[in-house]
Amino acid sequence: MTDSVTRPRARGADKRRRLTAAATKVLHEQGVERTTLADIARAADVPVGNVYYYFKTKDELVQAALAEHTAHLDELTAGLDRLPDPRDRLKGLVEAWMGGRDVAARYGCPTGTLAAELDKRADGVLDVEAGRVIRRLLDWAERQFRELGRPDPDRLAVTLVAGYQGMSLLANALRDPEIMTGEGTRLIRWLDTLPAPPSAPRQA
Amino acid sequence: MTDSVTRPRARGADKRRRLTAAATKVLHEQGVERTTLADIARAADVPVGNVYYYFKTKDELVQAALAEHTAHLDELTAGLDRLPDPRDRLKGLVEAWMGGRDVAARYGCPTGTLAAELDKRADGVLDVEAGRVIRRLLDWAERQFRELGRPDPDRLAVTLVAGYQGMSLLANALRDPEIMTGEGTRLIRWLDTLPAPPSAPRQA
Amino acid sequence: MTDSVTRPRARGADKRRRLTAAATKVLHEQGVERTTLADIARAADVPVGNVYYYFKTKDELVQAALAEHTAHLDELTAGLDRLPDPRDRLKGLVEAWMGGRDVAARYGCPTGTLAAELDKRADGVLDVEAGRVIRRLLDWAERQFRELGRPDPDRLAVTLVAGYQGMSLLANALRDPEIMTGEGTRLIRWLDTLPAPPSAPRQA
Amino acid sequence: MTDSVTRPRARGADKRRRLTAAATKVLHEQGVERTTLADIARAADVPVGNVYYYFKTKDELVQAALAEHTAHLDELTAGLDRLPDPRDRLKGLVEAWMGGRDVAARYGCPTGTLAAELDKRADGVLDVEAGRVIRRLLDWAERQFRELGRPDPDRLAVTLVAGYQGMSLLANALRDPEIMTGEGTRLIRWLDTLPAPPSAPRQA
DNA sequence: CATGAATGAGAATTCATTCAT
DNA sequence: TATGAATGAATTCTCATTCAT
Repeated sequence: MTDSVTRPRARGADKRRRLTAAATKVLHEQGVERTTLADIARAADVPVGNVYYYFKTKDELVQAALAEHTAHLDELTAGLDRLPDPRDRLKGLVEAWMGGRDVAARYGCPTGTLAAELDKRADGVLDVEAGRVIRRLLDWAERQFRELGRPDPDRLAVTLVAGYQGMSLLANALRDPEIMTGEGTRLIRWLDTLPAPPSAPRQA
Repeated sequence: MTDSVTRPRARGADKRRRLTAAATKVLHEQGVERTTLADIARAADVPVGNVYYYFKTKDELVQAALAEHTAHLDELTAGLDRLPDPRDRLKGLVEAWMGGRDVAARYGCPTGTLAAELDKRADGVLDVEAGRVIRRLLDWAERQFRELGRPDPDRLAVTLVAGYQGMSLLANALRDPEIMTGEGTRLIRWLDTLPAPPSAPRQA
Repeated sequence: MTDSVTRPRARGADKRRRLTAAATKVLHEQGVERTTLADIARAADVPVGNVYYYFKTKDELVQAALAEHTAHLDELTAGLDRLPDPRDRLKGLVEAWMGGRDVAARYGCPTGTLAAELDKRADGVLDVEAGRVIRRLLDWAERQFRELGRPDPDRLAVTLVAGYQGMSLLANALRDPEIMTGEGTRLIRWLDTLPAPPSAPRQA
Repeated sequence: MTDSVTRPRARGADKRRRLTAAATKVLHEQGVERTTLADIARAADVPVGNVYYYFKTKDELVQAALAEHTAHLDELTAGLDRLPDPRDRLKGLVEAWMGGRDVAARYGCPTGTLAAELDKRADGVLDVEAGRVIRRLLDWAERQFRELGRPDPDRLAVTLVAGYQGMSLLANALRDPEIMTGEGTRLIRWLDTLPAPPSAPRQA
């Protein structure tokens, strides 16, 4: 009974989800400019004309993809946050990056390449949005370094994330996943090396 | 005086150079896909129809831009090669990167963003070309590290260049040139820290 | 009444048909190379941009015109096939050709001129397709000659069709429809002259 | 001595000849519309910009090709005219056609395809010119048939030439040189069969 | 909401023709 | 004359967005 009422709405939400997922994937693989709405519609198995009931413009789909990346990031960090040691959390992050080496070698870091492409735009709307996703990652990393008792957590966070972005770009440009492995290992070693002050109890 | 003789040929070569320079600049600022031939023609002050006398396709202009980046790189490394100490050469490279912080913060690393965008293409032609430019930088850096007597020069080269690409991307995404300064400083410190074996005479 | 239901789909199919018809006509009159998509769109009263909804490339429109010629041919031969005597069928074909004398004198044989133009292309795609249409006519004629009991039906079919193509080209080049009449009459006389063996019953 | 004076002019005449020859060949192979001036210039090994000193427009080059075809035809018929028997002359013509079977199978009859293409034009200038070349061939054939004492020489000439055009087109469309051989043989047999009245002395 | 169809504003590319030297 | 270099009008094709049903 309630089905007949909620079904259509549920269907709609499902389509929206499928479109978002398709956009995230296709935009990452082909880039924003080379991706047509038809590409996304096809990947989501939604008729082109119907897309506009969920996303009024192409940019809204890009935004949805950015939101998806944020959600992925949150999910990842939420999982890591369950680890008691901030150092282990950071190492877990690097390991997650290394796990995505093949995709990175083929298409680069999803967020990074998206940000790079959007930053070419004259209007500063979506590029700011892309910056926010990266900032979110930086903030999380910074919290971990701070918890570790490092005096310059923001700087270290930049170093860590820049390392990820750099290795992804190189792996992509050279089409070599091993770069992800090599640099990832280096980052983990680096994290291991970082001295932690005697008593830096975890802050809630 | 002799100009009046070489003028016609010089004119043509000049236009080609202007087009190449314009392409390099505009493609960096707007990205490949968002740049129209008209954009490049306008920037070079050349009628659109005339562009095709020099470059048969848009892709050839992209290729010319890649060649330009290679040339810039060669010029830079040639200058650095005059320094006697390989460590100083590497530090000089990082300083050059830091010198370009404002451009990087606005548009990213010219080569890196180009490579990232081209890597989204299905056909592997120009993206391979872009990879070559980055490889060239890696090779140069590797030579310096080897000359420094380091046991793993290729790995170190990757770390250095990845550091550059990462800091450029972050600086660009966050629109913050200071990231270039901060990370650049870190890289220089890192280079200073690298132990050099007792006697590693420069190899011609 | 039911129209109101099928309208949307019918509309699309209708446009496609209009475009095909327009393409067939205009391509015949102006030739493939001299015909622009705008010409066809105008003749079909369809906005240019919309043409691509139905035909992805200009070549697909040419192909549609070829298919149209095939359909016309099939229609014609289907009608002739109702005649009991294969000789009458062949004569009916020639008469149909003569009936088109004015168009032939102005623009040549639609299929023949199309084939001639397409054969100039380096890539062998559409020209093969054009050859198929002519082959189809040859095959039909061959069947009639065989049914007539002639020992060399394929040779005779070539002679007949070559006669048609030749007279069309001459009529066109000299802008003289009378050539169609004169040569057509000769072909009919020739068909009448052909001896038929005593008992050559029609084969289903 | 006179060389230095006549050389430039001779050179010019030579270039004109080369351009005409190149135009004849390339226009036959690629068709008028698909042939660019650059194509012809390249084939003639003449700089593009220089073409215009010899031919003010592309159409003039087409006209030159038509004139070339006329010249070829005249040369051919002049040779045949040395034969005492008009029937042999006609048979010689057919044999010449058969000799060109491979070219015909690939590109069609040079004059015929040119005429067919030019006839698609709205303006009636070059197409009339093309008609003239064919008319010239018809006239020559007609003279032979008349000399043979046939009562309807014009009709027979049309049949002969139409036979040639038809077999060329079929050979071309089906890419089969054997059609030229088969139909050529038929034409020769046909010419042999034509009864000649008792006393038809050759007319100067 | 759903959907096929429409629309029009570009974009890349081609090429005959002209020009400056 | 000779020639590389313009030039601009045309042409094919793409696509985000909108519309009618």
